Amino acid sequence: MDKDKIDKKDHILDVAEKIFAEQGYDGASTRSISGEAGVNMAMLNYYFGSKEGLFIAVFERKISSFRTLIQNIGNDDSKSAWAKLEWCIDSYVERIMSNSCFQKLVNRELSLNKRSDLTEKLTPILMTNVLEFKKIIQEGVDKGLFYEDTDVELAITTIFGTKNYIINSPHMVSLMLGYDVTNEAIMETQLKPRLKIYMKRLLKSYLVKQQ
Amino acid sequence: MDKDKIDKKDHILDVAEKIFAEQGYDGASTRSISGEAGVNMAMLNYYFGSKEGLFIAVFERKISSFRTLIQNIGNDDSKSAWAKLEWCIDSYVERIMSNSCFQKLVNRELSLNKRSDLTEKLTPILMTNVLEFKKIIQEGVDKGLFYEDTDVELAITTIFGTKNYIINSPHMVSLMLGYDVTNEAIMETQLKPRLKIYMKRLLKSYLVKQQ
DNA sequence: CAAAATTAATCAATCGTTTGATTAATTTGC
DNA sequence: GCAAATTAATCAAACGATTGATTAATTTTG
Repeated sequence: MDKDKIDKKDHILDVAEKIFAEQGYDGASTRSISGEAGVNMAMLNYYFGSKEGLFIAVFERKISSFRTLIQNIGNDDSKSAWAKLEWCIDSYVERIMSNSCFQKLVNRELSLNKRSDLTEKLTPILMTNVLEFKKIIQEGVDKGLFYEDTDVELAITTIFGTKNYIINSPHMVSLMLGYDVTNEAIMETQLKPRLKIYMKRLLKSYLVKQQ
Repeated sequence: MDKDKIDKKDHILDVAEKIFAEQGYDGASTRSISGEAGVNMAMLNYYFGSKEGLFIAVFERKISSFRTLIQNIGNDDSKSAWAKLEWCIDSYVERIMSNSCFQKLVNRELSLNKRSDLTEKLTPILMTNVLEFKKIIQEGVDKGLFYEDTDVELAITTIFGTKNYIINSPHMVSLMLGYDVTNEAIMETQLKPRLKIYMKRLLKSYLVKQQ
């Protein structure tokens, strides 16, 4: 069946994504990937052409699954800029924290600047989220809801930076918070709600004029 | 002379630090390091025992140079908690942004959890900075200067997260800010002052009660 | 049976490391 | 003080292991 083939490729991609995220591109060998996936090594090249092809494929799959998720709430005029921002923060925390394995992979790949072709492919994707936030914050500033001296761009680096720090340095963060943030249940019941509350209060006090 | 030997080892460490930061541990070959350093390959093993030994040595050197820089301003009672925090932000931005190459290396190494021995060695070092900030913020809360519902720990993840995001994703940040943040001059004249102002205003509005 | 999928075996290239030899510098013995 | 002995530094070459990739043979599938 065709289904089986797709399932198999998908299974390989699952394993590859995990191992790439854990060990990095160079650290992950095609043998370990094929071994963990339970397939012959040659199948990776048969399906994906090369190791780099497999790597790209991991990204393409996730990217296409992200594209459908990108919402455009910015043009909705029934909500205030702050209400939009609250919504974006909630959905962003919810969404990203559930893909931390892949996020880690993306961040590491961007910090190395090898594979500039991949960087160029990833940048516009990640930029859509950036621009989504930027549009909303800028709207708040323009309409006088947010402080005029707001540093819009750096405010965005704080949103992404705080999130990335938790994802990329879970060991440090776990020590700081006193519980294991890599634990799925804790992530869901403790970290996510706490992070949502925090991010909203942080940005509200920085941005919103009257409180 | 002994001086020459130390200089030579130091030169190798300089090159190794740069290449490790650029290409990652696995991506950096001993051949490329020795080649760029202009020394015979065998010298790396002669001096540092192994590739991993060289890697560790890069860290140890920087760590020991950091240790002397760690200030203890927390116990100074002549300044308010907010004044202390301002000072810490300024010096932290100043110091860290000038070592972005090494910082990148640290962050990537922590996101992979290989070499857990190195992680365990790095953690307490990085934690001293964390605890420095925590002590000050906690003091502000306890003395009623800062809001009672402050999330002290996540506030710290924001400080470090914002900084790391700029360091780890300079390509994205450059696109956002409209100038190349990896450029030394721009970093010094534009980014550093801007980041200091921003971080202080962000945390002031989140933390400090009367304004 | 033909096409696609899968396998084991093998490829050249590169990896980190080690070797034995050579040179330079330092210490020792008289 | 100066040859002899010892140590340290450096080198080219080669090591075995592992890498990603490919081949040719085999099995599965429709």
